[in-house]
Amino acid sequence: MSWTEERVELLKKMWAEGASASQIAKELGGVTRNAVIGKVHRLGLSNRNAGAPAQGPAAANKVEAPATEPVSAAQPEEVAEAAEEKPAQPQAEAAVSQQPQPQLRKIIPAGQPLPPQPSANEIDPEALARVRKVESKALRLSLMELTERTCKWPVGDPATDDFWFCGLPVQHGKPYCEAHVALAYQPMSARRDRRR
DNA sequence: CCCTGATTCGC
DNA sequence: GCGAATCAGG
Repeated sequence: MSWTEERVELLKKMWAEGASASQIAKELGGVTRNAVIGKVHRLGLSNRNAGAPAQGPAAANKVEAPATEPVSAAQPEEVAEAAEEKPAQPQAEAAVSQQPQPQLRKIIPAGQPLPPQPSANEIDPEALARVRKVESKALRLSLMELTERTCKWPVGDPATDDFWFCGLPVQHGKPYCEAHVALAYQPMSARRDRRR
């Protein structure tokens, strides 16, 4: 394979849209992610910032480097990435500390469709309890961090900052981890006769 | 282990 | 110019 104009165009487009090198390589076919990265550098667009908003609303930052001096260092800045994580994230394998799940957070009305989570009266109490435990071990990945083998079960309200995906290893071939597969693929027999 | 981009360097 | 190998990091 060679870098025809078409392929370069697709590369540019995808890269600008925030796709990873491996994703682009897969899409193009016939090249590895290394090839893509190499090309990206040769094209001189390793700086993905200028061009398209990769993610989030705060993407109006231009990285214009004046030949003079970066004196104006105190710009509006991106206040965004202040969304740190709890001091010490309990290692997955470590002792499972039973955290009471501090669901007490600033609640912002959705104003948009909620993720496809089964309504409370549709899942059996036992499974619900199981999910609680799983959620405590979840990797809490962001949309961008999901891959073909990370559980894509959404938790929380996408309109708030308390939204994440499970992220645990998926069940072979399924989009969810073992626990969430159990929830997502309930046999009719199990769902039957669950009064509301 | 899964993944990411960055760099090097023989081709 | 190309990209595998390697590096550095999450």
